[in-house]
Amino acid sequence: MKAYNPHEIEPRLQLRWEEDGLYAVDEHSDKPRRYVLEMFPYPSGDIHMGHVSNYTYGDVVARYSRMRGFNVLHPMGWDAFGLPAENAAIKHHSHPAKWTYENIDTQRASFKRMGFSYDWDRTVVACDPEYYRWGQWIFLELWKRGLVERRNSPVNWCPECATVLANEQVIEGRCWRCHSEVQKQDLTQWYYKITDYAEELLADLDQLTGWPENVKQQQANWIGKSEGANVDFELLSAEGEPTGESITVFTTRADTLFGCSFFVLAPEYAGLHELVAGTEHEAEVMALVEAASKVSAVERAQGDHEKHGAFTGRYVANPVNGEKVPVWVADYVVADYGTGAVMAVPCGDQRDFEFARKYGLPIIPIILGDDDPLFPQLKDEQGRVVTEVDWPEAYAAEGTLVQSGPYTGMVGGKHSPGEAAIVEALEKAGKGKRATEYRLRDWLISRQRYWGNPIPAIHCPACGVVPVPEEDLPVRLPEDIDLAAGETLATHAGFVDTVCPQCGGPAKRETDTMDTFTCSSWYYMRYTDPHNVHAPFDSARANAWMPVDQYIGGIEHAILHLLYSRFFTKVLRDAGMLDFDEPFANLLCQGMVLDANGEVMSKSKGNVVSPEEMIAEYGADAVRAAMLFMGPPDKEKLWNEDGLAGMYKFLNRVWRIVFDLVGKAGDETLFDPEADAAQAHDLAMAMKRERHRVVGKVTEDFERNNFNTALAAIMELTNATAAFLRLRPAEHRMECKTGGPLCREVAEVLVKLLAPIAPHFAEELWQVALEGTGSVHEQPWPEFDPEQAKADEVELAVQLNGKVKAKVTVAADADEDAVKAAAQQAISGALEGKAVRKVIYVPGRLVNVVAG
RNA sequence: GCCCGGGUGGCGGAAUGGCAGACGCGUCGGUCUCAAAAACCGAUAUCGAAAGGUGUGUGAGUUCGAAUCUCACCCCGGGCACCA
Repeated sequence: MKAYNPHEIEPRLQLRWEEDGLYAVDEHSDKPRRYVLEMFPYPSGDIHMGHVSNYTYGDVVARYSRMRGFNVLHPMGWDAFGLPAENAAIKHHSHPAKWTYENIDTQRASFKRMGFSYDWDRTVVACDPEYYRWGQWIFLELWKRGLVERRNSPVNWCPECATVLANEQVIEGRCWRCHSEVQKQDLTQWYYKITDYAEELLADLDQLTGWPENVKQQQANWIGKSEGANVDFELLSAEGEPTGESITVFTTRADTLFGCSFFVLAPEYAGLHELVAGTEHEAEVMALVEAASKVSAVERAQGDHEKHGAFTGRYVANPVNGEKVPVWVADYVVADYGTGAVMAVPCGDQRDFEFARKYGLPIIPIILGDDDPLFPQLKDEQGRVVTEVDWPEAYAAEGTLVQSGPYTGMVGGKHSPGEAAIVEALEKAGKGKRATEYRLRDWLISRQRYWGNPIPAIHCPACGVVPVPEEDLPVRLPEDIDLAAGETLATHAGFVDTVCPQCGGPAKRETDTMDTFTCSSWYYMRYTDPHNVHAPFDSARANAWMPVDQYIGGIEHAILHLLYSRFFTKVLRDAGMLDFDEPFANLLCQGMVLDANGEVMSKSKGNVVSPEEMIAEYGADAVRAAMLFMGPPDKEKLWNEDGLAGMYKFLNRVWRIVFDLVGKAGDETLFDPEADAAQAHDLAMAMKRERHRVVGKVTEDFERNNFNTALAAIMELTNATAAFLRLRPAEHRMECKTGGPLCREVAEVLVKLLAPIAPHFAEELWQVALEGTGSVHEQPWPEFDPEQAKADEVELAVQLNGKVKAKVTVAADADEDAVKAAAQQAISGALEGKAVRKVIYVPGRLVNVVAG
């Protein structure tokens, strides 16, 4: 028997598999298809343990699926545009492409060294013009469909990255990439109108039964649907006379309109200056506007929310009772949600309450909880309105409406009868309308950076902004650019100067590039048809492969990438290119790989574990298996090398056992010359049962991505096999020597079960120990018979009043009465003097005798 | 504040109404060896000499039976957050 040597086996088999094209997809196969995909990596350098974990999960699913008879698409590519490449280029006076492609080469080599079964012929690289060309094509398609907009509005600007960011890329007021404080600026930028799909993006989460609940929850939160009403408040003149103009607010609590004691505009509210221009209030209001604009996003996100406001001197009329309501401006109103104006009801909203207290505005109680001490006083209309209450905070829950005219006594709250009644009345009076608002904002896709996909648009002094004609795609990034010298697309004359495709006059190219997330929003579609030169992909091919059957990636993309991809899928479906609604049928979000102390691995902490070093010591198969065994894939994993060493020992053990089972272990085999034949027979039978039980268990576990327990079950089969081999007497030893059927069968099962996990190890055993034909990775998955997993006899626990008191062994097919009698016999001592009231029998498990 | 996870030996974890701690790591003891390593065997929740207790964050409840279901509370992690 040769020794297990991963360092010799692994590179040799990797080369062989590649030469044989073992993982190339056959488009013409009539097998059922399965699309297994891991999120493509950013080529930031060499791979880290997080990559090892993510891509190992995917490889196990892909290899298992092939053995189950599927035609598997399992591709790999790179999300290759982005800022780190540009920064590296500036630092080293080179070009981002150089850094990017070098890193891609490094990562590709590492992936190959891990033995991942990709079809390398389908590789997609986002910065390749043959790919980004179609990203531009999709941009034009969205433009045609009215989903591209260029508009001026306050945007998030990262000074460090020198570019604007999408809403989703601002985390607690900071840039998602460099963590700098984000600034608000008014800029004209390009948007994808993802809000047009807000309702469907929310509603279709229900279809995603194969997604983790927390990811769906996060997306639902982010979309943030609120149902309420738009209510018009008529603006009064400075003298208090009706003007005929009105200001609309969005509210989910129209039921509280009688408690509206003031009205608030956001500092950025469009018509604000007009209202105060030339009045005594102008200075104070504009000072507040100025101060609000200086508050950074970080302060907004983390501050103590001290509210500031100023009175505008103007009033509006409350549409339900005509009351004159003062109009304030305050920094707690969000400008780009709803209408940028709110009606303030301090008794029912904590923010309004705090503001009212600070500025001495009235708090009118109009909704009370049933146990509120004010209740007896306010229960019936008293003819007077109480405005002085001594509450510690607002009452935001459901309650009974009081002091609310005809609605007094009704139940108020979100989606309450009171709310419905008031909205209905407002609609009849033409003063309000049902409305739905979403927290989701449009996707700002333009970036002021070089290393991205150029936006295919041209600015013509005569024709305005015009799309680049489809036949002129791609708009290529110029290669002769000196980023280190401060050159940008905007200063690159050869890029900027062009002619207008409409009038032929001189024009300028758009110099912004697209957010890198536009590249990752459709790459999985390109994999189905990666070499297409006429379209981003062929619809028939995409529809045949998609949706992705199993998608695997990090939880950090719960909102960004996954939401954008769902949006793209729906748009391209509406464009007639796809016939499904959702891109990813099943999603596995892997947990982070941390160090042994539960700390995030980072260069600054010096606790980074290098996959290369681990492979160099134990081989890729042991690294893969150790990662899988560490715990459930969606939980955090604490990497420790002892587990890896243990896995290496386990592989060595299986190696010897498999050779031994087929009689090739040589004379060093252990066996007991004095073993008892009957005992050896029992162990052989136990091994046979385990062979069936474990195949069943591993199959079930792989179907549910429970890789850790699958491996534990394989270890159990290994243990049963080792027990048999150790105690076998001479004749069983001969059975192995002559390739006896049971030993041979168990050896094959072990090798096949391990094939998805430790592919090189299994392949070498398949070919050398088992002398199998072809590759183990093309073998069918082992069958199992649940009947053969059953033992003749079972041991049952016997409980007295729920406590285990004894064990009995009975025939598996013994009848219930006999089992119950045997059980009572077994605990007769403890039963003494007690009356048996009830006996519960759970076949195969226990008997519980209830007595007292 | 709102929403979502989670709390089990020395450690990673298993068990989703039926014998808690599978499987592995670690530790201890043994075989082999001049010795060590490797390999192999055995032990390993806890109190107790044993019999027998106790034990899945805390407290209550449902049930013949609860880590698992229900309610309340404590703690840890994640997401969103002045979104009306």
